[in-house]
Amino acid sequence: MRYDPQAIEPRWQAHWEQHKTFKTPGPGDPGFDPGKPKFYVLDMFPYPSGVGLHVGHPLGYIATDIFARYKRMRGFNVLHPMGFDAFGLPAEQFAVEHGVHPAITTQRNIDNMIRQLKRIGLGYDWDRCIATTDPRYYKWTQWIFLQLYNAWFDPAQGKARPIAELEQALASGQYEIGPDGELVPVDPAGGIEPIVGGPIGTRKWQELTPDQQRALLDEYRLAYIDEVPVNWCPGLGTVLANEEVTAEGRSERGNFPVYKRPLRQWMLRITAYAQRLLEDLDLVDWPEPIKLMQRNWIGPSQGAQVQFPLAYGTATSDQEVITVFTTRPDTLFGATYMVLAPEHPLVEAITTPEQYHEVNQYRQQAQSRSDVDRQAQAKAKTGVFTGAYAINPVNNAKIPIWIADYVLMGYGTGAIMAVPAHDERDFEFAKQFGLPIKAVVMPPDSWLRHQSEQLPEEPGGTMACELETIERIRQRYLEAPGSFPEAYTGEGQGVNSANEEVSLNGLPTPQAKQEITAWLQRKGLGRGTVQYKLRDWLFSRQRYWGEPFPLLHCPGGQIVPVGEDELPVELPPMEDFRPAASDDPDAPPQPPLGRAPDAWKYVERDGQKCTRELNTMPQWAGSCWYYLRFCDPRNDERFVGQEAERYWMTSRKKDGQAHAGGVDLYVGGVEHAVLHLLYARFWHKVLYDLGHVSTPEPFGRLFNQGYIQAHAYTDARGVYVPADQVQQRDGKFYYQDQEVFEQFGKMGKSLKNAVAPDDVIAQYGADSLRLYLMYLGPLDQSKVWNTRDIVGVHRFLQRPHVHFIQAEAVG
RNA sequence: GCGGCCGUGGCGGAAUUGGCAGACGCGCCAGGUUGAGGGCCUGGUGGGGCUAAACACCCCGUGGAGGUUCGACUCCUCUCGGCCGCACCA
Repeated sequence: MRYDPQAIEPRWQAHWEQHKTFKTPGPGDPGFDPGKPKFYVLDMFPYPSGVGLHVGHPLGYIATDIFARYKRMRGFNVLHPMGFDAFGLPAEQFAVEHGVHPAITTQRNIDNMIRQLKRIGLGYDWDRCIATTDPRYYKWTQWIFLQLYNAWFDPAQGKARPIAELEQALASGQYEIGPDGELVPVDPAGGIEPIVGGPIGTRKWQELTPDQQRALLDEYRLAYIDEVPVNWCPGLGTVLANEEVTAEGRSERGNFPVYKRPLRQWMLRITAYAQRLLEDLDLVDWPEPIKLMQRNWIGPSQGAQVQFPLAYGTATSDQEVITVFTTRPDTLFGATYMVLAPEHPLVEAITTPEQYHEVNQYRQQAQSRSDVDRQAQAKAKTGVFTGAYAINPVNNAKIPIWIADYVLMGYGTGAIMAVPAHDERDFEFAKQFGLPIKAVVMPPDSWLRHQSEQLPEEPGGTMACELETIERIRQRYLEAPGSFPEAYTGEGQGVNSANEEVSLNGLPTPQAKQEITAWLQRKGLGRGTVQYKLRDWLFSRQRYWGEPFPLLHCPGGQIVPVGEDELPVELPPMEDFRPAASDDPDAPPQPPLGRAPDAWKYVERDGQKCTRELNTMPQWAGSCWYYLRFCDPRNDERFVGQEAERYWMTSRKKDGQAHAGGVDLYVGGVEHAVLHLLYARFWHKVLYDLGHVSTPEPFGRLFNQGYIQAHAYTDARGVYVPADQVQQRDGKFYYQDQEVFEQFGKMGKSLKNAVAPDDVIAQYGADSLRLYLMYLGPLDQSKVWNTRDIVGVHRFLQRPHVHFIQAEAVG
């Protein structure tokens, strides 16, 4: 009998639908069998786009579907859900373009994609379907935000704790407060390490005014407001994430200019978790390249913080030191000048009147330049002398302080000690501005020889070079390292590095680092630290189509969280939800919610008229915890029921040991290797610390499906031509003697609609699509899916305009 | 620039303690089969040499060059090419 997909597939799909064939019982549900082991297979849920699914979606979804079915047949109770990540700018933009409210277009898109997914015949439990835009869902996104807001990170315990516990500890005198708001434990035996240099003038909690107390607590919350440089796009009326800004410094959408500008924004203190996010990668079964990408993103560097006192005469009223971070404390004796980032807060205070004008001009120029510009001009070092001097603490040398934009405010302390002999950037800068270069590490002979060969010949003649002994080269290096073509940045033996108390001379670099760090620590001048590249997470957007913050701004600048019983804070219905666009880079951001009805915007609290927070959360928010909601998607009492969470999110490995992560298999594209996966891990760890979830990690095993790459050709009009009739000559491509152009890209970019799953299904049936995608390549070496037994799929490759050449698994 | 992944037939891809390279499949070729529309069955299929043809036999072959080894797709060094991530991170 012939297989007629048009007749057979809809019939069965209707049967599955009616009988809820794929319904998965959880704890407490009828039909739940507690004796069955559980298995949680999760897809990265899609964004409900107006064009529907592209072939990249079924590629991954079919793979997990097969795996879920396999596990089911092996006797597991398999959770295999699907939902929609539906907030975000594209939906808003789509809505603006079509003049329809995003809630309507989003729902329409979701319905369409559900139709397509059902048509493929995927075995999802549709009763568990969720959308991040559903108030019943984002009620709990807001609730989790409040958990973050009401928590602080206790470095002594290395975990988040309720902010009330900090308040209690302060009130009971466990901590006093340092000049910069740092917590100084009263009992030095336990708790937080005091700041470098020891406490100066600490205050007690009771000595603070209520406003100061509140401000202090706010500084420790995991969600806090800060003034940070952001990508401000007045043309779109919103701040943008770095990913939404093109290499040319314009917005990806609309191509408007983007400016770096400090704005008061909500931030999440992900940096507090840097170490744990790094260490716990060892607990999960993920592809090594992905772990590596996360490690690089977090970017730990071993080094030391060192304090440089300002030289006599330039000291300011309250600041006497500049703190720097360095990975090479062993080169401290070679620090011949310092550089501050142009935005560094100390610049204002230390700049001498003579230099003021020049410094100011440079700062303004640096501010107007975008990051991209700064990078584009990276080759040429620029900078200005402040007129001020600092003292190198190891040898009391008076060294000049400069500002330059090659020092970034966002990394370390925003200030560096410059060791031109042993750092490429400092070397270049010193040469450009004629600053002294002092060698304090002796490079190996091979390096010296190689470098001296590249030197211009001395007037003495060529023979001198050949006869030059290694001793002579060494001598020359000590006298004038600046005459060598490059800085020596490797390891070597310390030279020229001694004072009355400590000597690094003759020590190899690793020992020298230890020695000098210990000395600095003894003298209270510094200490060893680990510096991370990871920055705190910019969490607010000036958009309409996102989760509103559950916060009120009350008179006197006080921020009051909305009560849990008042959640969700629903988005107000609005006619005009467009962002406020402007041509003026200095125009203040005007979140669309600013135009919301007064009845929504203003809230009475304790007899005061308070204003709701008008920003919304970024698109990442909803996807940070959706895997938890799938365990118990209709619960209106908790973000996830405790029993359901424990059942689905606690995994056992084969050896019976508890697994670090609850989702047993998570499949999706590499494009989420860093941000989504890092953000979700961060939220999960906070929830873990606060006792709301049972595992330290959300995703035990991760698999990246890789990209489908499509190879197609178009003629000059952009019309596709048959790929198999294209000929290549002299690096160009021809079809019927007309030159054609190669279109090569990932699905999801230019070719994402070249093959719509709908078309394939309409023509050949869902069954074919599954075979077809499997034909493209196995996702894994697993025996569950392989290409061996698939027959007859080649027909699909004969589709006239596109020819897929590969789909490969990453890792 | 730094870091990572990867180069095997016309194609997708097999081949791990280093042991018959190209499993399995697609495509192609030959033959068979009343077989209606996503056909089915059998055989062949890396390149070259020898041969009228076949059997058999020989040589070469995993991007390139070298090395280790009785033996290398596999290990080492260098090199070329592709893909990905980061990028003035002190």
